[in-house]
Amino acid sequence: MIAQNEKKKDKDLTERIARILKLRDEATEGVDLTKIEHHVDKLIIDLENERDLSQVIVHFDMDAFFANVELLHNPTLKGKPFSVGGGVISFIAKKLCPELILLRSHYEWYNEESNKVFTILRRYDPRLSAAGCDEGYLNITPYIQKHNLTPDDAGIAPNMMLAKICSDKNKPNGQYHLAFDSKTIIDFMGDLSIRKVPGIGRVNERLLESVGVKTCGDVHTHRAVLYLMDKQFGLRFLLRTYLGIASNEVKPYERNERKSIGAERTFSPLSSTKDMLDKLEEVAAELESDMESSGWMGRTVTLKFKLDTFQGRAKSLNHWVNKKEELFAVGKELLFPELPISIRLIGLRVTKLKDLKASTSEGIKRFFGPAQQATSGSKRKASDIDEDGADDDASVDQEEHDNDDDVMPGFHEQDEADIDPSQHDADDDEELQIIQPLAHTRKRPPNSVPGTSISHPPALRSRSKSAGPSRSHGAAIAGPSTTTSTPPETHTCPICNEILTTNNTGLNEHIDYCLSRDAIKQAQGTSTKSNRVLSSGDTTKEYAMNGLKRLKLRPDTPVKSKRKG
DNA sequence: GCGGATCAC
DNA sequence: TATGGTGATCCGC
Repeated sequence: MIAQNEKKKDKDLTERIARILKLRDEATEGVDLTKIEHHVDKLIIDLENERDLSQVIVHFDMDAFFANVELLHNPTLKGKPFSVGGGVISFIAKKLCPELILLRSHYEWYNEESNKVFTILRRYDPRLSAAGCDEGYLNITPYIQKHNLTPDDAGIAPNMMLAKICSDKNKPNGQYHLAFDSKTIIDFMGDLSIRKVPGIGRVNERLLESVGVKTCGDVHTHRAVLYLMDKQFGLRFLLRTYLGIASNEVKPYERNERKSIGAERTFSPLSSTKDMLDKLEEVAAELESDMESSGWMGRTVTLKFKLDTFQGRAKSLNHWVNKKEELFAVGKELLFPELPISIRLIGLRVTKLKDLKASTSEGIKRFFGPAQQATSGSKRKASDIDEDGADDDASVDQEEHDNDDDVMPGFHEQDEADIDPSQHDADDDEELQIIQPLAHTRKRPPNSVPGTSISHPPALRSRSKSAGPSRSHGAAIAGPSTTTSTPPETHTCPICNEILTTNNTGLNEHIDYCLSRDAIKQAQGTSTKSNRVLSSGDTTKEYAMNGLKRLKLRPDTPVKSKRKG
């Protein structure tokens, strides 16, 4: 069933690629590509002239964030292998490491700690732009000016895209310094996989690959074709990528940028109307509470659901709502016509928002010139001249007491409670090292497993494939990263139960194999529905399949078109 | 403007 | 290589 979905998507993609290739052939037929290349080269010169190397942008990213927060709340976990959140990964990990402690997640905690860290980081740039609860961007140009530092002392890269790619390069816990120099940057981008570029996902990667573009450097090689297929690929975006040019405007998320608010739930497939309505009601209730606490109202309600097999669809109406009863009612209205269905996800989303907090008062959008001015200042009411120069930063919570519900994108359990430990400038003693705050507390838990025979197979072993880092929130395993190869021993593969005489490395290789697609397929075949030898069969299948398929297209997006409106 | 799809964290 | 939840954007009607 899931595989079917995969197959369909795969087929769609294949067709799409075929269309692209056909288009390409038609477009290039009898065309003088050299001429086009010259033309594109002129475009490149224009873009190059737009390059701005004047800003120093840092991208920060906290390692194994969820796991480290859990550690903070329960120090006895230190040194023990544990994972956060359920899922296939945890499931497999538990097999590999039976003493693995499975924790459930505590989003409120993560949000809380995240706020603390962000508050500290804002001392380096009050414009901090969060990209989730554990990462974000800072423009530290004013900071390093003030402290007479050069980009070399602290800098990462001249724009957000590069900063992110660089922070990815030496993770965890490392920085990569990219010289602020056009040629260096272009060389750097040259053999970087296009997939690393924010905005290029699996689908776009495939589509680009079909016309020969695998690295950012390939964009230049194939510029003529990309020019001819601008509509499909977005030439400008790709050229900027090739050049390593991107936005360097770091600014906090503002309420008025919000476009929608919603809630959804996933569950094991349901087909009874009552069950579905229960879920719908639950979602409606949650949405109401979210809209209430964050102060939004909307005109369009969209129902979203996902079938067993294929990805869901959505519909909408034109009402004006924010109350649970209305949400639920509209939801039902939208659901009924679809009825006999079986779903595994249901959700409601409201768009065309109206900001109930857009207080006429002072929504004040301040613009930060040469910064320095922490968010405080400006609003320091004229009324009382502060004599207490000392703690002149009630800033953080004072400011927009009601506006502080900005939540990190992708997060929703907001909470303010920013204790602001900053007291003063903070700059004094510490340099930028603290930019990896939590990394400190973690230092890789020493792995002194209680007397187990097998030293923990390093959490899901070597990334045998692309060193692709990839997030690992849900299942952050703060285990040891020991790779000590032990002398040959006997192990039982946790996946297939085969007995192996090998060391850790060999075991890991075997497990890799076990998880590989072919093995999965085989397992699938041997385990008939009624009688699954290992329940892992199903899950694992899904797991492996996902990695290998899927795709579609659509890059043109200008990395980030900030703009409100 | 809608519904579907892709992407990101 | 996951999963799940939230949100944005873009494309083709």
